[in-house]
Amino acid sequence: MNIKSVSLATGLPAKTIRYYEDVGLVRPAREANGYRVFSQSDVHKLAFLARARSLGFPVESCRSLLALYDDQDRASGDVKAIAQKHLKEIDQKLDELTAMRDTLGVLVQSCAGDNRPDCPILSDLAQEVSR
Amino acid sequence: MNIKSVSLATGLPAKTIRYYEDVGLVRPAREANGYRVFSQSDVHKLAFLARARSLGFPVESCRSLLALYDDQDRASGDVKAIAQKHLKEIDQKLDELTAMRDTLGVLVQSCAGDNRPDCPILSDLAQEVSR
DNA sequence: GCTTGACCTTCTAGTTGCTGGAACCCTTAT
DNA sequence: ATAAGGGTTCCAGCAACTAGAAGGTCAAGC
Repeated sequence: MNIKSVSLATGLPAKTIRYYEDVGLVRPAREANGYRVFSQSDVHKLAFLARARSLGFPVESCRSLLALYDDQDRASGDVKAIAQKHLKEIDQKLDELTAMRDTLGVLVQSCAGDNRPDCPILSDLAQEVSR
Repeated sequence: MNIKSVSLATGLPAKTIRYYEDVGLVRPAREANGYRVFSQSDVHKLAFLARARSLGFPVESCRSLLALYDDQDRASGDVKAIAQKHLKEIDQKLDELTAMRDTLGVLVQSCAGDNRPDCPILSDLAQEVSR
């Protein structure tokens, strides 16, 4: 399988697949002409990566997850630890974003959005007290 | 005021303040020895930036917001448009993260997290159907 | 006068995870 | 012969800083 087919099969851009090879997540073989050849196992790994990335796992965590997947003697606790850490980070991000959303939502609501210069959004940013 | 005092006053790291100068968001004067001198107006701008950044506005939006703040003839509609665009992006991010959180939460729940290799998290990532 | 320590300066490079583009090679069909 | 549609490498850039190196400045204390 060449890179284009793998791209279609996994939904990953060819550039991204090359990048994953660069950072050592996959090691496709090469044809005589230098073209990459992907085995079924390579494709499977890339699909794994695509799924893990879509759940927001950092690339380095993906590397660990892939290693655990390959290791028949793994402990599921190690996998769970990685996932929990990631979950915690997502929750933190969600909290931050929710706080931003709330503040911003109120500000946007309170702004007339017309031709006049008066603007509660700017007043907030400039930390002008009361209105 | 030198950079350290401004850092303390605004909560922005000195490095960040220098970076904001680099990209033209502030233009502090210089003393004879080359040290930056920040006026009250500079400090105010930096506080504005700190607040805007804390609400997640991209630096380029901060630049626009600052320009609008300085412009007495602004239309609040222009400010509101920037804020609404940002709000929309936050909402999108929130949706993505919430979806991740939901999936990941279920997976983490269902993983025993013990010494055995069996792991629904990995099964999901490997797209093995039905656990 | 000299040293120490806390400031300040600039510059380069690294972070994350790709993505765009240039320059060039290979293969097949017309 | 050439054009289309693959493939390759390598370099640069994105956002918004941050770390670190190398070095200048200044006030205080001995």
